[in-house]
Amino acid sequence: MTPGNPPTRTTAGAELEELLAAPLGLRERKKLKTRRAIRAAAFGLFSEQGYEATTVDQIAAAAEVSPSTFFRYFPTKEDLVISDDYDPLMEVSFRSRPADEPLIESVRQAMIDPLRQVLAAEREEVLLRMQLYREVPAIRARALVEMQRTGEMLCGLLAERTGRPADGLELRALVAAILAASSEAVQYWAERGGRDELDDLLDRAITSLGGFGL
Amino acid sequence: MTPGNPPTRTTAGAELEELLAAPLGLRERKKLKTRRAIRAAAFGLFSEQGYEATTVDQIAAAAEVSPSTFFRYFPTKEDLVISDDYDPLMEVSFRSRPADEPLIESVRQAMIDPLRQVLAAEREEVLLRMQLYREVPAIRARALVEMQRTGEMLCGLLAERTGRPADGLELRALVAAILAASSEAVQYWAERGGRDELDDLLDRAITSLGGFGL
DNA sequence: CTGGCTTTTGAGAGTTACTGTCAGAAGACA
DNA sequence: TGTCTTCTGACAGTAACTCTCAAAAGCCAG
Repeated sequence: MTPGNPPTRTTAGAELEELLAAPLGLRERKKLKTRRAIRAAAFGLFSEQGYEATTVDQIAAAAEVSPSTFFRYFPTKEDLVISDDYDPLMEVSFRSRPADEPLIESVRQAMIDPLRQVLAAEREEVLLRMQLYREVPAIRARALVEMQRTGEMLCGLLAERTGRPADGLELRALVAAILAASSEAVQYWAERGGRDELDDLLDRAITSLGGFGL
Repeated sequence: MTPGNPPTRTTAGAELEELLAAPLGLRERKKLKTRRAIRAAAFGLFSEQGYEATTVDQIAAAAEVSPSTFFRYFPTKEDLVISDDYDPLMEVSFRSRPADEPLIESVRQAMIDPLRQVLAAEREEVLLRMQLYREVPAIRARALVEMQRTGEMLCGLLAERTGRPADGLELRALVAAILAASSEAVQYWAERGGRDELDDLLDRAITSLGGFGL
């Protein structure tokens, strides 16, 4: 599909390419630019008129590309908001933890680590995305499905480390629960405008699983 | 924006009407019949050709109503699969639990109670729905959003009983986690063809939250 | 720097899930 | 039976995709 140039990479959600500043061909650079142009145009329109009131045609026009091109870069309008490469970062982070660390600590770090990175770089955008998540059902729906995918990956990682079966009920339930609780923490954080320390919120959320208050 | 159903009854997922066998007028009986006809036609087509390959027009034709009428009964194609009145049943069940029962036990029972009812009455349909849930992203997405709504309700109930704030992080995280774990249990059950005891699976799923295996 | 090769783009036509409107059919009720 | 309300179907419209195809543009010899 993409055998042409020397350093071809995944075209999917790869925006950290620019950081590498590798000798990308003109073509690749242009694609990156187009991708960013579309995203920028879209978020601009979203905050002006709202997500649902903004049509793909409008976005395409604002980004000065054709509607067809829009769909080549983002398979759906939702992907515009959803797509990120959090999962691979999380995997890397998890694998980098010492094998004898308490499992929950590894997971917690694996989640918070890339989160901190992303937050440092694009805090405002994250807040905006979370706002869309809160307000737009379609976005929420897609994000939740993505979270399930993340869950499957996490199950794989934990299975590897604990030796338990990745599709065993216990592991699946545990992972789903942690993700759900963490997601609440992030949401809570965003709802309050990002004023709290995400670290603490995550801690509180995860801790509350154990103690049932009874 | 159609969560409200002010004066008239919920037209959404109200199928237990028939159980009441109340002296419904001809009109109401007809509506019920139409509703069931559409659902039946739809599920028939779904299992023949799959969900996505089945168009609303086909369903309408098979049910012998106009497409307009279809959308009057089900606001979206997904609602056909999703809509149920599990939440109110759950609420009733929870409120019927003794106030001094351990909280987690009340929640567990509140979840499993209506589940058993539904399962006894329409086990096959539940399995079919779960299959769609597994296979069709759009369905999964919608179901997850509904689960969040359920979560909000549960938060309200728990807040009432414990005196904690319903929108506090701890409560929200806990509820989200329990629901996520339970959902995994139900999925697991469905994946294995409903051969296991759902009770046991739910127990295992919820229990696994506490023990982290560490 | 030129010409052939590959990838990207835009144009256009088609499908499907919806939404809104309106006139006519059909229960409800006096 | 006649009026009043609700339900239904036909129709027109929108928006998110999907597919196809030819032209444009980056790429890579020679």
